[in-house]
Amino acid sequence: MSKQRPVLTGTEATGCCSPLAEQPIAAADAADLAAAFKALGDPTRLQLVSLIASHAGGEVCVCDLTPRFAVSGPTISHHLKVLRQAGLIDCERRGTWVYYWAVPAMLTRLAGLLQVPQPAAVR
Amino acid sequence: MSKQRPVLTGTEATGCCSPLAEQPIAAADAADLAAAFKALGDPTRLQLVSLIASHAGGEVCVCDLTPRFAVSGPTISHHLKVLRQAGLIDCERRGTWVYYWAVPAMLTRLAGLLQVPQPAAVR
DNA sequence: TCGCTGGATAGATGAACGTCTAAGCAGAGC
DNA sequence: GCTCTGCTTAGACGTTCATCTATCCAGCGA
Repeated sequence: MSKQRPVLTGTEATGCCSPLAEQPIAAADAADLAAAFKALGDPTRLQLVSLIASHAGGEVCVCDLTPRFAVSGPTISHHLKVLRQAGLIDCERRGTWVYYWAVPAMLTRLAGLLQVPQPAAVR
Repeated sequence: MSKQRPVLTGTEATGCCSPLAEQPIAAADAADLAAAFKALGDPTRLQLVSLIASHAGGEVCVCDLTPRFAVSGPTISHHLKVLRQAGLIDCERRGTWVYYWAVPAMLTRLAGLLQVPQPAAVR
């Protein structure tokens, strides 16, 4: 759990990596990036990220997340841990409750990677 | 294997889905989209997509792909099948060789999903 | 201090995954 | 028709994953 919650601007790390379709990914980067995509490769986790990122105020209490899914509390906790380890979300404990928020830099990085270059740019 | 190879413009399906951070993903969409992310969640497959999408001419022969990886031919074939079933790539046989190309609509759809809305757009 | 609540961790279990070797199939050329 | 090459499919095997129940830990209030 880091302390500083970033504002959801999406301008921090727009262009760390070139788009997938512009030049091949280096093997070293592939492992790192694939881990992030793998974290998103589960319906429950994808919905979790979406709920967290789209929530008003930019952060959500776990207690608001758990009842929205059919799986058990520990399972949600496990999925949140996977997403956190992938760098997609972060959290902080405040008293009894734990709050999660999205890390826009990581989302933007992945989005930029999948962006297909415009025709004018490639030829 | 479908017959028509689309040009890599990336303008076809810019906005099928709202960004993740704009509104929660519907459970029905989540399964579909998570499958695509899961397909990208393997280093070998991520590099395959990258090599295919960034290749000059927009398509690659399998024979050019296989020697660039440490895994066996059947394994590459398996990964290509997974990517094809996820709708990320498509292929066509031409005589002895099989050619693969990226499906820009799917890449753009995923990119749009991960796009973090600009601050001016949300408030 | 004691009990309650919110959430994380530990361990178990069945399913899915990544990889391999062996075999099959489709074209091309002799 | 036969054989060679390129690629896919089939089946096996060990690992990883998603989920559960049981347990633990942290903070709060009486």
